[in-house]
Amino acid sequence: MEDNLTDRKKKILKAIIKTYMETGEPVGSRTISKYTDLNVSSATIRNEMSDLTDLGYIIQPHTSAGRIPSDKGYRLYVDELMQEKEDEIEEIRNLMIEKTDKMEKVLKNVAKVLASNTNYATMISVPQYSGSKLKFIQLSRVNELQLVAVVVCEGNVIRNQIIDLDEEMDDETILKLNLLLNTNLNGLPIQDINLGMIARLKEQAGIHSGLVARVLDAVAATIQVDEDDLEIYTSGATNFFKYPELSDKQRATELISTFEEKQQLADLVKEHMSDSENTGVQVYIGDELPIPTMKDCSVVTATYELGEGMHGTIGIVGPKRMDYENVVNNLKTLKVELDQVFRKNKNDNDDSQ
Amino acid sequence: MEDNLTDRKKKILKAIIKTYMETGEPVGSRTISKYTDLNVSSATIRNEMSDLTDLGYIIQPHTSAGRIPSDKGYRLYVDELMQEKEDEIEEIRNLMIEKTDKMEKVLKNVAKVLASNTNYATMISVPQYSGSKLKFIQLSRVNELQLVAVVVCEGNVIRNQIIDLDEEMDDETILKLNLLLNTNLNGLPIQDINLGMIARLKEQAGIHSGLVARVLDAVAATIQVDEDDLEIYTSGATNFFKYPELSDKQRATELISTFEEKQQLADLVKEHMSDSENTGVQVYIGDELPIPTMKDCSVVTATYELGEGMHGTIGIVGPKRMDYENVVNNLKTLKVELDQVFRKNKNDNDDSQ
DNA sequence: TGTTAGCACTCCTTGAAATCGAGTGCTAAC
DNA sequence: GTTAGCACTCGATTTCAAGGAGTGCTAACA
Repeated sequence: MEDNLTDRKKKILKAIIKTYMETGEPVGSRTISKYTDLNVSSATIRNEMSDLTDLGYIIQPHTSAGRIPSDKGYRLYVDELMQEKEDEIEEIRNLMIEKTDKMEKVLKNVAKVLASNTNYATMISVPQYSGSKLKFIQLSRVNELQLVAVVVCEGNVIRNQIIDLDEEMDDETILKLNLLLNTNLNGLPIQDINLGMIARLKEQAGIHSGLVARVLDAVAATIQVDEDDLEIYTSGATNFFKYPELSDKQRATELISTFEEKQQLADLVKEHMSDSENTGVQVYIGDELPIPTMKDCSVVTATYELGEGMHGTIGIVGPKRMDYENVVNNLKTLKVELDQVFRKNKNDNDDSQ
Repeated sequence: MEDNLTDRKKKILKAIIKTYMETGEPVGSRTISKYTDLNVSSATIRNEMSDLTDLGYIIQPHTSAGRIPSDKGYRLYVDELMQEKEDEIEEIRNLMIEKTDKMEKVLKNVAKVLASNTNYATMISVPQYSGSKLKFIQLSRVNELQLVAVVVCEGNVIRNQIIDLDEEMDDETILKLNLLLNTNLNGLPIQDINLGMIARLKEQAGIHSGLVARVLDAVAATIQVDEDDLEIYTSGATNFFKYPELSDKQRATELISTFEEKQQLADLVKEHMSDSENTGVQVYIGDELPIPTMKDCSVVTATYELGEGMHGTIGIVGPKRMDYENVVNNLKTLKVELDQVFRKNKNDNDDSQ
């Protein structure tokens, strides 16, 4: 991309984008001429705007309308023109401080507060425990024909499952199995616990019966629980209605459906997580997004880290004319807050999910 | 309510409602005159419609429009005029048969299929275990300073929690506590396990240390996990857009927000569950609903039973002119299907939630 | 050479007026 | 009790003119 814009052109582009963010309507030369401190006439602005149009930074919806920023224009804005703004996100901080015991509730609340703060739709993914290691595993007898398998991973994520038996299993066998499982599996990253390893365990167990084999399979299933479909909480989907360019029936339906289904959001988050080694804040504008429904939107995402390899993603979805400065700053602050909260609560109660 | 309508009036009312269900627009006398097999002229219909208007069964939006059903009209339709229709809900049956391992997924799928079948918004509550009894409880050591408490209830619901310790707890104490907990609590309905009972346990334990007391409190918290906020899955919220009378920006925003927030839906479900001892299908029309946002909607709910005191609620939310016959029949069939599926899978894996 | 005023032109928006048409209520006849 | 006929109502749709914001171009100016 050539970036040989004069300072004045940049100033004008920035003014156009900021004005368009507020009004949502094409902005004309006269408005800019008054808005900026450039002290040039509207005619001069017109000439400059004509250039900017040719360069592809702004677009003219129709002959006699003002200009609106193009994706390229937004991109330049986000990459260069936007200035860091320190604003306080007191509300989120307060929300965090009030002791919320369940991660699920914290996440839902974060999404909610963020949505009402920004007036955009928000999403937050439940942190994944990539590379998390197995910490403790235990089989216990519930009654004659039922066992319960409990698996605790790093980050205190608990998974469990009831295992139904065809025939009774004696205490000694259960004890042996527990010993076997713990000595062999503890400390291993959960994704390393695969079928081959289970097969070896079965051999080691001596497979007195199909029963033991079946229990081991069930334990493996408990450990391997749906590693790849990650849960996402959303909020503020109806905020799309606040932006005329997104609120016609067609678009709104598609967008809100996307938010309701969540599958596509999950895909986006996955892509985001694998894409960027940098865990910073990322901005996707219009067609840069893999979701066609969102071609008229921008998405700002941030990865939050919880230590021990756990990390999740927060995202904000709004119109292209979203207030990037505010959103980016919100997310940056939030990243830090979330980090602290979870570190503090790290050893508190988690629920498996 | 007087119910001295002539047969012809009933037929006409029914015809008006059915036509209005399809079109969503006020229906005039001529339409009815052609639609029905009464072989009377539109003028006659007009006279009858005039009567029905006086009686409050139908409403005239403005002087020169056709008529639309009133809440009272719908109520009569649902209570008397609607005929049972046996239609196949093959899709749901298929969905059920394909082995879905997780209750969560089954429920989400049910909501989804139902929404796409009916073209209305749907909700389904995760079954509650009212009166469910404690089946098994166990404390295990994860490491020096962490225990995990596992509680299994009837219906194979598992709850668990990590308990952090200030100081190490020896194996013997853990063993004692397990014995104490199981002998005293097994078989008890979970809502009977209250603070008083825990206090008595503490006494029995002899309280060597504050440590034991704290662990017991944590166990109690694990058992008592948020009994009162029930989880709800929704689908098809964007279906509201399909009905012009609900799809103006104001109303759609409110309705979809209600579906996104879910709190009000949960309240409605709770009310429904406590209200009706009859576990059948129930219809709420317009102002009969406790949610003001939904005054232009109707809601059809059904309770599904899973045995052992577990039950949940399915609901369909649509315009007042919803196709009650189809919806009611869908729900009735679904009730049976759900029942069977869960009974079959009853001993399969459940997740705590 | 860059800036500015002026002007014709485009095209969307707004609002008023005209038209349309579905539906009604009433009356008179069957 | 039913029906045909007719005047009337009133929202919806269409049409048309006026208004206005904004542009591009040209010519003059510093």
